[in-house]
Amino acid sequence: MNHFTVATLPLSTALNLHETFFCGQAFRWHALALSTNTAYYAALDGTLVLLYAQSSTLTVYASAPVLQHRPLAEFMHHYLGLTDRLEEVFSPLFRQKYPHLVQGAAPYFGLRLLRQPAFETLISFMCAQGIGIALIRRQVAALARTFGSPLSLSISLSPSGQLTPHFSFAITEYTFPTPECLAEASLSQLQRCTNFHRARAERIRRIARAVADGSLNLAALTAPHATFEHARETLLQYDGIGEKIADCICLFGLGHHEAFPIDTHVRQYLAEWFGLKAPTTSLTPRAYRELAQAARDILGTKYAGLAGQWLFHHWRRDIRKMRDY
DNA sequence: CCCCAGGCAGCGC
DNA sequence: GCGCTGCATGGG
Repeated sequence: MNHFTVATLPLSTALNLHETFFCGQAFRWHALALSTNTAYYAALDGTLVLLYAQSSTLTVYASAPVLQHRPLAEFMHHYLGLTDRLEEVFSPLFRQKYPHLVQGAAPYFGLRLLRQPAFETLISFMCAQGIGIALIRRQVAALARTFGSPLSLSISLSPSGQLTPHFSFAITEYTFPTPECLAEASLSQLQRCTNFHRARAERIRRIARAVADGSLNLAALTAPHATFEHARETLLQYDGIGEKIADCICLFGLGHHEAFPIDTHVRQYLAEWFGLKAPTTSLTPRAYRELAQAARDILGTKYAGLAGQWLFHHWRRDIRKMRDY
C-alpha cells in the first residue's frame, strides 16, 4: 500500500533536472534510473520528494501532501524556480554583444535557480571550501545521515510513469538537521562529517547555535525582507563565511538573485570572455567585490545569479570539458 | 610525486 | 591593505 501524494505541473519551457540538481547549487538530490526516464529524489522539509520531467509535464511524488504549509504543486513550482522569466535572463544588449555566449549557454537554459531552505544552504556551502563537489556532497550527506531523521517512500511505477504494480521500489533519505540538533552536536561527531576538518566543524556548530538561539535570523535576511547587501554583510560577520560563500547563501537560500558568486571557474571565464581580471593573484575581498559588480554591470542585477549559473555550466562543461561532478 | 578542487582565516609586512 | 600559508582529502 502506497502512502504518498502525487502532483503534476505543466511545464511551459523545457526543464533539465539533471543539470539543475548536479551543477553545484544543490548537494542532496539523487538520481534514480527508470527504464525510460530518470527520476530524482531528496528529503525536503520533513518530506521525501521524488520527481521526473516529461516533455511538458513535471510529475511529483511526496510522502506528505504539503511542504512548508503549501500544496505540493505550489511548493515545487517555487522551489524549482519555474517562476523565473527565462527570456529576461540575458538582456537584449547582452544578446547583441555576446551572441556566441548566449548560443553556448543555450543547452543549459533548462537549468533553473533553486529556492532552497536557508539553513540547509547556509551549512551546505560552509562545507564547500577548496574541495571538489563530490566531497561536498559527501559531507552534506554525512551531516544528514548523522543528525537528520530518516524518511522512506515506497512507490510502484510503470516504465512510462503510470502507477501500476509492475515496477516498485523504496527509497530512504534523511532530512537536513535542524539548527538545534547541530548546535548540540559533539565536535568529534561533527568532525566525522567534515573530512575531519576541525575548524570547519567548530564554525558550523557556532553558527548553528546562533540560528538556534535567535541571534541569527535567516528569515529576516530573506528577500524581500532584507536587502542583498544587508544579508551579505550579516553573514560575513560569522567565522567560516567569506565573500564567495556569502554570495552562494544569498543566491540559493535567501532569494537574492543579484548575488554573483565567484569561484575559480567563474573567475576564469570572467577573464576569458569579458576581460575582467583581478589585479592580484589571490582574490582579495576588495577585488572580489569589484569583479562581482563588474559582472552585474554586464549581466544586469535581476538575474545575475542565474545567468552566472548558465555561463558557469557552459564554461565547465564545454570549454573545460569537465564531464561529471 | 605533482596540482587542483565552487575558500577561508590568521599571520607578517 | 596585500601575499603567503595551513587546513583535509580525493582525483587526475
